[in-house]
Amino acid sequence: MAASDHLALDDQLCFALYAAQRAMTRAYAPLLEPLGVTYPQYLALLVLWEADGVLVRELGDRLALDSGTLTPLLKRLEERGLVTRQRGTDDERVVRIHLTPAGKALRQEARKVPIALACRAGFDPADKRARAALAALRGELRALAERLEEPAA
Amino acid sequence: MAASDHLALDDQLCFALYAAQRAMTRAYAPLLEPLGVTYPQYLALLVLWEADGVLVRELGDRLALDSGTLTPLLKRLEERGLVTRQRGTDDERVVRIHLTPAGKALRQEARKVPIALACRAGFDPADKRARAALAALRGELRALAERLEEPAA
DNA sequence: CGGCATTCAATTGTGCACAATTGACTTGCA
DNA sequence: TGCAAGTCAATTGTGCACAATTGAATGCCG
Repeated sequence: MAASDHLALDDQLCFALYAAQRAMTRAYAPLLEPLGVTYPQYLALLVLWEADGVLVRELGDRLALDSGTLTPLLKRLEERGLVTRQRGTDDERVVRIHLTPAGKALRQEARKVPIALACRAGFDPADKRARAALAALRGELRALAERLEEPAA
Repeated sequence: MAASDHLALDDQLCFALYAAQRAMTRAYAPLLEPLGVTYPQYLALLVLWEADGVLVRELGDRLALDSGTLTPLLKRLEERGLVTRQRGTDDERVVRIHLTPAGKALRQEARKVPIALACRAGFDPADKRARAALAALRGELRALAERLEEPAA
């Protein structure tokens, strides 16, 4: 038996990534529960808080999600009264997403979320070295994602 | 407006993790397609190739998945003729998963998958430094996941 | 001007994740 | 011994992800 042909679960970067991502989402859940939004909905709101009035397509570019995921997600945010969805007037193919007053107000509630999570992850936001380590990890993950998406098709 | 209160999408480690994980899964898809299994099914097979005959609970411990996810996943693997599921005889609560000959044989097909993926991610398997960097990243992700799961409940 | 390719969001269908519950089975302890 | 607590896999219901298709709207090119 080929004991070492790189098929050991614990050797897989992919599994470490998979497990860490799910642990992260689970860690966010109790912090987002008071806001009444899910983790992907929270990501969409992060984009909207930076750029209110974006198109569904632009949101999709930013989050690497397609309309198959975003359309129902945005409908749920609309049902909760956090955003509005309206067809473009000049270009009737597009749909523009705007924050409602409630959606804008939710940003204040959300400010404590990243701090609470950093705390839970054992990062001291005041520690310069910890912040640098976090930024380095983030950079490595971004570089990895870019390399994975790039080649061929 | 508080321009810098840590709510910028690109500052979020969580988003880098989320995006990288999905990029990874998408990168695996074309490699797993010839095997006829999905990415989570592949992870379950990695466990089974290491430890044939494990219980559903043990598989769940290993992958951090519950029966709500594993039961249907394993039923699909059973339908494809890769595993069998049978109630324990001594303890009738548990279900034991065994690889079929086809399931065992698939391991040979799978051996090229991690190599192909490493290649796609721009890692040279022969480069000692690249392997060390990969191991370091894996370790950081594991440590992060552990810190996120640990505290309170 | 006409028509063909392209760009959009929406829809359809499959397969995870995960919380919560269910119900069978086992264990431990009074 | 009996029963209460705990352990299992399965089920139910919600919400992503994503491939593939649809159909409307736009842009381009002759």
